Amino acid sequence: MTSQLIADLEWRGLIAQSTDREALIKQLDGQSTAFYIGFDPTAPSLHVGNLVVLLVMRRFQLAGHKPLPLVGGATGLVGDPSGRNEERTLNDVEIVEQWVGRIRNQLSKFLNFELGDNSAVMTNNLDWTKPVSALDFLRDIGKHFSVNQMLSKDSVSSRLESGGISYTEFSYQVLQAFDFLELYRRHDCKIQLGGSDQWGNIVAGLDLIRKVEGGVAHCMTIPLMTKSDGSKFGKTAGGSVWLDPEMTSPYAFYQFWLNSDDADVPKYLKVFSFRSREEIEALVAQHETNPGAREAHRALAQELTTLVHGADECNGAEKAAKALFGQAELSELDERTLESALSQLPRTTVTRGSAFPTWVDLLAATGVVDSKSAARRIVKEGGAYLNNAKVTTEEFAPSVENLLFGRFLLLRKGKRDLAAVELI
RNA sequence: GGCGGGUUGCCCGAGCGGCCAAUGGGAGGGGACUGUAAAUCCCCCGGCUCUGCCUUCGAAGGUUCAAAUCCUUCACCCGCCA
Repeated sequence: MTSQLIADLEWRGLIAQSTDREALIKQLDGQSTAFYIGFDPTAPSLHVGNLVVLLVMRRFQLAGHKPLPLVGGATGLVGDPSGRNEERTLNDVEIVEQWVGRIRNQLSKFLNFELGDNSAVMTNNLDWTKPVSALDFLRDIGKHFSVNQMLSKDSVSSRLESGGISYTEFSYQVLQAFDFLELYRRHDCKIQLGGSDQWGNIVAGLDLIRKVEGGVAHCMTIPLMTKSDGSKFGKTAGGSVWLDPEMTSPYAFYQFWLNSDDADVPKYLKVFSFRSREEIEALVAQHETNPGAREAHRALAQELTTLVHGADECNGAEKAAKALFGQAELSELDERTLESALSQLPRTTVTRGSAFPTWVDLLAATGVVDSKSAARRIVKEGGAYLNNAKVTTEEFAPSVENLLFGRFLLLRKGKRDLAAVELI
């Protein structure tokens, strides 16, 4: 247990708001404290946005505290109104159940479950929410909530001004408060962490604990990740950057970090890297002197790809990047290197002996473009490359002569969007 | 409950019977510059069997040679009055 935890988090810019700072430090200092963060199953996988909060959880555990990752099997069925100006569509119970399982697995990878007193303990709020009857819930929990206060929460009031809010979503904060209370009772959970949009929900829990148990708990929120150009963090042309390798390949994941804006790299290092302050400051200094070398980008991409996908996958992604972007001449690569590089990319296959699809069809088949129209457009604009050479003829049909090692084609859209075709 | 305004492509927002796949901005994509960065400049931005065809302007019907634009009904939103 280091008393340095809060100071370190502050330096990294990971604290948006918290309950009394001194009290929080006192709680964390010298004693292992149980804390929790909830993740609602709103998709089959967590994404890089969740990673911010998830890694703070890891930092707490590394500092000696006891993480209680919570998967919102119950809250995921209801829907959090925070940060949304429209009512959510409810997902099917079976789907949510399936997502709960997948997210639980993902969370497990970032925490230690065999660490004696501060082992992580996986929790699911469906466990204590499901057995409670509506009547008991209204009498035992609901009675402690003032509708006036509930209405004043940002998440609710903003919705009252825009699209309105259903009773279901309105109740969300009560459910989340109930979670905190239950974890306080079951695991002596004294702290809740969450994204800054969770402040209202978290405070509802603190109040409930005080009213019902007369207990004191603490909380801390983590700023929403932003990008220097104002666009949303964690999105690429292809959509969200997921932690699930089936949804975002390790190669694409590595590329996501490698392509970060220069201006964002120092911030990302502080938020995502587990390197020490000294190491990060050295990297940032290097980055500022010579951003073109992109050493800091590479360090960031490497550390996170390793953390999320493992050293082997990171290695593959790195090697592929080096091979495919390293030099202009693909012919300089040996077959094995090329093959493993291409295996990282989205790909399509062509059966040996059958006619090659046209250039436009081939591009569309790999998925680097959304449609054939888009493929035509990109070819016309001079943004389509075959084996690193620009091809501007729509009707062009690749042939055997174009194959690398008799079986591969490297397709590229723009500067960095690659795909592979394999003859099988 | 009454009166009025609104619902347009990923988002914001024009259009108010033919010249509309629909002005403009943002986001996104390509090119040039550079560093697989940012800024800047140029171009593109519904789909397809692409000199044409198909599907889009809240939903469903209707009027018309012709509708995003007119009429009817329905749904939702936003004001004002009660």
